[in-house]
Amino acid sequence: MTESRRGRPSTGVREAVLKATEEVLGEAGLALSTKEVARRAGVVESSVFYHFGNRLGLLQAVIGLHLPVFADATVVLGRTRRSGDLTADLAAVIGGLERFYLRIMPILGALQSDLKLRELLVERQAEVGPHLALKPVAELLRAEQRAGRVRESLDAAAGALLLIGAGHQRALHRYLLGGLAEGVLPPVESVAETLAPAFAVA
Amino acid sequence: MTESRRGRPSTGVREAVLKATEEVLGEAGLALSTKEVARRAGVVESSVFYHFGNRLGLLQAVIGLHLPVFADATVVLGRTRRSGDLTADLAAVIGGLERFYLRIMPILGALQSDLKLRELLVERQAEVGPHLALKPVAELLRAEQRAGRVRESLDAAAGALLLIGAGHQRALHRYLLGGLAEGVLPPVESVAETLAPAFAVA
DNA sequence: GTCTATAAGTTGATAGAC
DNA sequence: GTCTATCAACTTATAGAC
Repeated sequence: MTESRRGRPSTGVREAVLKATEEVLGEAGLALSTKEVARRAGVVESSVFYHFGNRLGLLQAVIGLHLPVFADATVVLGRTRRSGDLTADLAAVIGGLERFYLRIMPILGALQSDLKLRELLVERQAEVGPHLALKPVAELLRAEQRAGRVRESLDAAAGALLLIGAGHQRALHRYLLGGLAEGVLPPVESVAETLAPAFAVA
Repeated sequence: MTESRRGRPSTGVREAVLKATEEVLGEAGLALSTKEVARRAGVVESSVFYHFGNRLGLLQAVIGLHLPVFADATVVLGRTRRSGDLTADLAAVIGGLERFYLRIMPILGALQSDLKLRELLVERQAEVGPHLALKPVAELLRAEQRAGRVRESLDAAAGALLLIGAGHQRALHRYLLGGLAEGVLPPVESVAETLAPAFAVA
């Protein structure tokens, strides 16, 4: 719909390949092969090389697709309307972060598992990277502080780390353990309730 | 030193292979190959197969070497003497967890990046797995509660998740960004100070 | 832009000598 | 237990036709 009419019309191969890559990345991790990706995308392997140059280029492309989103936790968080009840609001934020991290878990895993990919991340760390999520969450907290719903003396960055840590931790264990995680993990509500006194106005 | 004199004397190949595997795992992640491992261990490739059967067996062996340690966060935490100052103690615990997670990051990354490895984890989840770290930390909190240094009403499991989440989060970003992380991450002390009101006795 | 064909190398794994 | 030798399958990547 938003496609330009100029240039060669896209045949959707690029998109299909990217989608397939994400799929495979979620299953095989970095054991991902261009052949398998091509097979899933219903495309011939050389098309992958045509579009992305080489295997690392393909990996970069999928990661690049997601990394900006890392910085956009506000998309998730901003939409959630504050109820005024601190515990409920904290639970909503943690829950939002949890869903966000669950979605990008394969990409995060790949980043963790490959030296070359990590080097790439360090190179471009100003623009992209999971650490950028810290900023919008801290910003959200500062807004709440201005509204008088969170204590003035709170270190917004540290508060953000705690919220992100909790959300990510829950996401990680759910990703690793699947359905079994529910039996081991404390529920979001408990975590929010536990954290609330640290955020509450004196 | 602790070797038994019975049976064939170990020639250290097994140990060398395991060590090399960890090394490679930290760099290449799951792109780890038996050939490369053998080369680093200074051993012939077929020895790897002799000892571990196949590639997955090798991966299992290194992971199995570390997973029990996941449950043993107390080794780190128990050694740290409580100062009586809640913020300082929380900082020590988070710092300990951070160092622990930094050490096992490659293994955690591998776990995250491979479907087969995750299935294995689910299978053996009662004995091994990162979620087991939750228990000793919660236990530590309960001990502090009994000693009257942490509020009675605190949900120990939720508190543990927050501490672990904070430590893991800091470790993850340091692992991904290297030295650059210091500029982005709030220091442990700030995090501990922020979290303290949630743990303090009324 | 997508295809076929193929090069050149690496992979996990086994058999059998010592 | 460790070695040499070897295998088929698979890997990334390229050239060139359409």
